[in-house]
Amino acid sequence: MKEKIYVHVADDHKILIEGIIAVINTDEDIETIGYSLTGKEVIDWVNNKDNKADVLILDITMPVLDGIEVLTYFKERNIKQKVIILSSYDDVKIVQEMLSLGCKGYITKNNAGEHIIEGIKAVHRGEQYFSSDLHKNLITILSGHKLIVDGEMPEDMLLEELTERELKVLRLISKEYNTTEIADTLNLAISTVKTYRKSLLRKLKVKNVVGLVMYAMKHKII
Amino acid sequence: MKEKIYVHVADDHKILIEGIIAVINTDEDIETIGYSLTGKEVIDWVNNKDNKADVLILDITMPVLDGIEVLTYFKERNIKQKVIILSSYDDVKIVQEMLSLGCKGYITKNNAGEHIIEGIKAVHRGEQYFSSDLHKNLITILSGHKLIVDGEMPEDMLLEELTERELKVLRLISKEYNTTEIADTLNLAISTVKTYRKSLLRKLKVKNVVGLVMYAMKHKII
DNA sequence: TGAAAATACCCCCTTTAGGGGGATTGTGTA
DNA sequence: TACACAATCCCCCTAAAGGGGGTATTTTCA
Repeated sequence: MKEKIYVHVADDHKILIEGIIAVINTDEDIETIGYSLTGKEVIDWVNNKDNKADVLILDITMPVLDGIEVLTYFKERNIKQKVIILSSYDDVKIVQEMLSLGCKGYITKNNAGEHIIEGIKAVHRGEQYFSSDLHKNLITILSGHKLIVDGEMPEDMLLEELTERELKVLRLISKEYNTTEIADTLNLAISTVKTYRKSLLRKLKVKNVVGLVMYAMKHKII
Repeated sequence: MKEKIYVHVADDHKILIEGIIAVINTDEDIETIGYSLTGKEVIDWVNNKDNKADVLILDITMPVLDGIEVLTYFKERNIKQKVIILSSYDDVKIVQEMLSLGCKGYITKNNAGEHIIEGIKAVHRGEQYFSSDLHKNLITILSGHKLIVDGEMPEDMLLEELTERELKVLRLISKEYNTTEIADTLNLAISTVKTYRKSLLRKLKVKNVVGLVMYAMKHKII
């Protein structure tokens, strides 16, 4: 007798959760057990000993705590449940960030329901799973297997990684904070924050704070 | 014998469409007939004489043609089908714009499936329908019925309209142009562009250019 | 263990943004 | 016709952003 795979779904749009559950439950090997509407609910759920879910379907954009913060929490505590990111974005930077935070699968919302079922089964078997619409080369490169198959990456897609501090500064910039306010918030000297602002402009290859905010919005850093 | 209400769903995320259809089909008075993944598909569908849908569920953010453009098309051609916007945004400005373009209902994605069914039935009866999470006063005011029921609007929700010139400047700001470059592009004096920048900050009640860009992104001005 | 990267701070300097006024034209409309 | 308002330009001034260097400590990781 085959054991069922138990799945928990987290997304801030309830209608989407209902859809995912409807799709997932068409497969007899998989069963959904509960859902979360915010990142905080996910954390509460994972800290509940009775939770017996094997796989978590996680949206990136959620109120209270977003998917990135949830994944970070998982990574810090070595939580065993496999996570599949279900996202609107097929952006390299985001996929990369999610992978580095330990997610096992990445499916775009454009992909039909069948892929979710495939994905759940794959990560449950211990494999990695990615939507077919995420470019194949990209995946092999990002996964750390250096098997470039048939071409180089477009140069402008590979921006330098931002450090923790730079990300924090970028998030505060996006909240309309000026340098002084950021320094106060992070308990840093104004000169230090200025340094981070300059490295952000350099790394993201943008002209000014407008470019920074656009980057932050596009990449869901805020 | 009661006639069924036929519904067409448009959203760029197929998984969400599947969810909506699953939810809608639980009601025996409503039946879904087809879906669209882009605004262009919606236009094609509406131009097909065989289409017998009564209600269109329309997402705002879609590739090729977005919900705003679809609604504009509908308005220009006096198309009879009732439109319900299904959106992530509960932003006043957006709701207002959609209403002015003739949509009959507005439901946020945070709202559970039951509301969609309610909404479909309401607009089919010729009523307007709005998610309960959209503030009631807001709705009566925005709909043009000047019946303020129990209080004034929160002041900061009603932002001043931007003029043509201000919008042009805002769009260029969002392209990382500085004041001098904007002046050159629009053939204006630097002082003039400065004036527009100041009025943008004042009208949108934001602190700096970051707030302007955030506004522009949220309101799909860029 | 040793080099690289991240973190944190400093200097000097120029350009840009933003706050607070004011003025002139033209157009539409109550 | 009087008034509102959009569009255009001007002044003065301060605050903030950004460009280009530099240094010292700690952390990370091959």
